[in-house]
Amino acid sequence: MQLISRTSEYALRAVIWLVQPPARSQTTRQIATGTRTPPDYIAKVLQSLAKAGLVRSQRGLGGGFQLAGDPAQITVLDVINAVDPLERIHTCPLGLKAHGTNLCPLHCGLNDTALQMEAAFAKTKLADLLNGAMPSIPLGIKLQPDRRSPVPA
Amino acid sequence: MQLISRTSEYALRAVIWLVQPPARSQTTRQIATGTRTPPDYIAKVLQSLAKAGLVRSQRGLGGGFQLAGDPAQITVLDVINAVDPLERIHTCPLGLKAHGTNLCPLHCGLNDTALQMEAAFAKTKLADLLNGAMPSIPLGIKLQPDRRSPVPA
DNA sequence: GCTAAAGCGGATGTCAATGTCCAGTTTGGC
DNA sequence: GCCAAACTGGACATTGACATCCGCTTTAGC
Repeated sequence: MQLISRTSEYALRAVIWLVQPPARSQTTRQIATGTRTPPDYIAKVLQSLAKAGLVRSQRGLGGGFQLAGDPAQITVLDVINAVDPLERIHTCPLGLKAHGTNLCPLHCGLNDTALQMEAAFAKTKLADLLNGAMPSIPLGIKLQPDRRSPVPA
Repeated sequence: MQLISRTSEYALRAVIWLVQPPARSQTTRQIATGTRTPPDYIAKVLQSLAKAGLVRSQRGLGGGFQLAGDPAQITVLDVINAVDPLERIHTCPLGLKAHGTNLCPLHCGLNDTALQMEAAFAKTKLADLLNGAMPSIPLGIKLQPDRRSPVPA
């Protein structure tokens, strides 16, 4: 069981990649290489992020993707919700009349846990994933914007 | 995105069903009907629970399943781990040498969240899902052990 | 010991998430 | 204006979780 879907994971890697300097427009291929994600799939994920307004896309020669907002504002939850929203439990999946609007203890508890998780994701801003509060370097480091410098294997 | 897999959900429903009085041996079919789970699938889930030692199975006429331990001891986490363990992140999925044993900030954070979730699940005992701390009745209520009394639709 | 009720386990089917492919559109540089 | 770089969107392929099927084994009751 995974905490988040692979799609969400890829989306997070992509936006973190875009947050890192130099904040130049990055092509799908650059992002795919830099984040080690399937190129043709990350393309789809980037579409979702663009539709959600988290990234801006630019077509044509010299185009690519850029973060659309402030890294200090955008949260991990924003990113996840853009590509694969985590579902809450609104009605008991058992469809019990007896439970009415309320949830049974089990699903009440599960829902609580989901809310906790959501809160944790909402608290973490993209910017938090950059600076030294954390032990290691975010992903790889993009060096020159044009120099092929994916990530040391 | 679901918090827990359907398999885990089914497993939880099953053990909760078994916790509820009367604590008589319940057949796969009784459990399936009572918890509204696919009969042939819950059978597999029950196998897993049995292998993990959470339930005892009895073959032959009059057989079925019973909870193997103390409802005040068994946790939601125990049940989940028996059928679909939630995975922790031990090494950065990017395979970055730069990160070594450490995780990058992203996966460090995700791992933290996973641990929180695990803690929440570990805190909840099966018995907690029964008594009145919660608003509504656990699942349905099993009335007579033999009387067909699944759950009011 | 025969029979029917019940769990056991392997083989197979289904479906949504993931991943790939390709033709179309936009756009900067010459 | 032409070309090549790049995103866009639809169609298709793959995979693993979920679900079903069926024959085998165990066991209580007669």
